[in-house]
Amino acid sequence: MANSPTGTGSYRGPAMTDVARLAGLSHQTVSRVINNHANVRPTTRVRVLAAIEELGYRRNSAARTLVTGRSQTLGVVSLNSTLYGPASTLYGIEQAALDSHYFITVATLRSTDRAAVRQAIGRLVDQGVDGIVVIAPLESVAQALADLPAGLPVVAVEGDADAEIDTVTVDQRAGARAATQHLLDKGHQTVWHVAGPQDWFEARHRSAGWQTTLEEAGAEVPPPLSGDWSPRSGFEAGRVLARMPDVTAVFAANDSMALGVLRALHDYGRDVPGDVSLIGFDDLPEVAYLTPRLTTVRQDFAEVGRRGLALLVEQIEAGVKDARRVVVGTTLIVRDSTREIDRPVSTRRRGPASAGGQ
Amino acid sequence: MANSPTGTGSYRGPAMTDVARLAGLSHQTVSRVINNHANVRPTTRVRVLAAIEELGYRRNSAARTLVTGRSQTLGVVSLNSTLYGPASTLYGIEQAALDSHYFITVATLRSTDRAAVRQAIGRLVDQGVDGIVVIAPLESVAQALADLPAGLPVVAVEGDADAEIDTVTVDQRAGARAATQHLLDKGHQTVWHVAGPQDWFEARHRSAGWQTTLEEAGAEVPPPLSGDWSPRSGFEAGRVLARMPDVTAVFAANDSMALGVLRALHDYGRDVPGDVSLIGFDDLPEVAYLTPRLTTVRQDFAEVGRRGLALLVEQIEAGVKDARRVVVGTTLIVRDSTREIDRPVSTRRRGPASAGGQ
DNA sequence: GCCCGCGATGTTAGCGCTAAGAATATGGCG
DNA sequence: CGCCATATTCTTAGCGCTAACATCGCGGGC
Repeated sequence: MANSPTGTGSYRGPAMTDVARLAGLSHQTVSRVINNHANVRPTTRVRVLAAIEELGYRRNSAARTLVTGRSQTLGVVSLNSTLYGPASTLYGIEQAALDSHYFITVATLRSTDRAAVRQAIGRLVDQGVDGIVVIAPLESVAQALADLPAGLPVVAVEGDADAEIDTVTVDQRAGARAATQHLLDKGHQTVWHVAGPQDWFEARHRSAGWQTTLEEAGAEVPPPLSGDWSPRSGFEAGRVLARMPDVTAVFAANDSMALGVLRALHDYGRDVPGDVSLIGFDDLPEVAYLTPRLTTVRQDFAEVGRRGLALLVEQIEAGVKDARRVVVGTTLIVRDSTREIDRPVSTRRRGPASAGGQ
Repeated sequence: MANSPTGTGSYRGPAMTDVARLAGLSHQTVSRVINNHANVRPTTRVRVLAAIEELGYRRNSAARTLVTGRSQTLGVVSLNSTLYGPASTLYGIEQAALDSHYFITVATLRSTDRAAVRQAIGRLVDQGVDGIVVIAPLESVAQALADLPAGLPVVAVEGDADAEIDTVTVDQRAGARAATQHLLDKGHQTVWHVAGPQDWFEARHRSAGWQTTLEEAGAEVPPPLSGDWSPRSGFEAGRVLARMPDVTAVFAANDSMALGVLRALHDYGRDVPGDVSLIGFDDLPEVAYLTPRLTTVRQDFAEVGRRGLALLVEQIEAGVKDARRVVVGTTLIVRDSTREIDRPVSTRRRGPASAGGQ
């Protein structure tokens, strides 16, 4: 046995030739067995397998990559894997990668500027990935996808559906419409909006969905308040809203901000849903247990990740490359934070100055 | 089937010899420049750099790995990167890896049994990682670390501090003690506990910290209720607690469960903190905006990840390997969900609590 | 001035693997 | 029994890089 652990990591295990020697064959035959090639006599296969087993042989992937030009590794560029969305998406990607026999290398962005994105992609390319999934929910990240190394399979996820590459997005607009319409259906004159940071596509699309729904219903479009996804920013926005007596319905662009809004409304003595109906977005596991249980729009991040990876693998293995788009839907989850407006007609009539009839 | 050498993937960029030819030098000199070796004339260096630039040359990492035996890639075995803890830890690991010029390959576990862990590690080893960080908060995952490929640098994180390998843990016991003591200091006779799943180290240690604190204070140790980290399980436990009038203080093993407990208490008309004081663990970004703002114990997951990676890199680069342990502390964050007990238990009456307010 | 010493560069040998084609067995048939 | 087709195995070339050693040129010590 040449198996002497040196201890300092620079130990190299048995190579294919070692297996071949033990089995009394050439290394090429060993390779054939490992790669399931045809034309290997059953008895030979068994001999090779036994030798592999005995030596504890494992194929050296660097050598394989060097000659095949394929690393079986995919890169993922992610903004900040702590947020619920990106983390869940990453999870979906990983699961799908496992099924497709690919490894996942993650490159987390330090900042969101174009240079940082290019650098991250560069790192991934240097490492030899076969393709990249970019979680690109930000304008700036998506823009950096304009100039990519030619011939590099790339899929953008949670990004802009207008890009020139394969894309998987969630139908934010439809989700926002459903949320807004839900509130309108409950008899609210209009719906106020706590928007997410507008350099995020999700935020923009949710805002747009909210606005068009209002417009189509002939409802007044109040000025949106701006947040940064954090509960704190929702709280700030909520403090403003709480002081405006004519606010009866609020659509927060995500659950975390909704939580902050809820808190602020409570602080000002405005009951949810008694005085104000509130709806969020995301369906964080926690919000079903808030008081009141939060009505929200669920989006399946993991599915986005899975679909994104599927697209990428297709690109790599079948050579498809034609800016396909996959859109994943949302589900309105109605809970206790939204309610029919049940106050006297006077409120309806008088509402905000110059409220248009519906 | 899909061997279209047209464009995708199979394109190979310029190699070192191409650069050398353009610069009128040998490939070895190019290698010297790239690896910052000494004894290269400045003018030569410039020439090489220019040639690299012109050709857009990028070093082939597979070839480099093949010859050096180092992939500059580290593996991370993670349970489920959707949970706040693991996700944050992963983030810390990634950030630290970036600083140390390593790549991170993630292997997410499908199930938590020993076989799955070994398989994940095997995959990582096959891929040629230089070392592995295992996020091992579960008994079963930690056990699988007993039989590792010899000579493979490994660090366990969020696991058992008794293992024979380098370990980074959070001082769960101290955190739980602080939480329990905080409640005791507020005058509560004893503290009830909603425990996490006991196959998690964190859960066990928190339970142990809670219990010993109670014992040392001479307080009664009520039977702990069991949860599974989810808000739902906290809710179930809360429903039990809510019906017991003598419960005045509850320590939930994490914030999500605390949220469920809070909800259940509310449903039964028990005010927090008026009737019951409640404390959680983790300090999720959201809980500072609950009503009431949740008192909790903060743990710095990202720091755990960073420290874990640092240990691993040391193992790899300096050959250290002696079961070191790093323990990261916790911080008690006192907010509004805990309060002095201000009424004798015996004379207290149940009822909808509208006395609290602010 | 000759050779030594040393800085700067070139040459050679693999790392472990796969792909191609060569070489050798095996078997059926005239 | 010889011959060819086919099945099976072996040999030969690299993939692109780094490490080790070889080579070259130049200035200084004597």
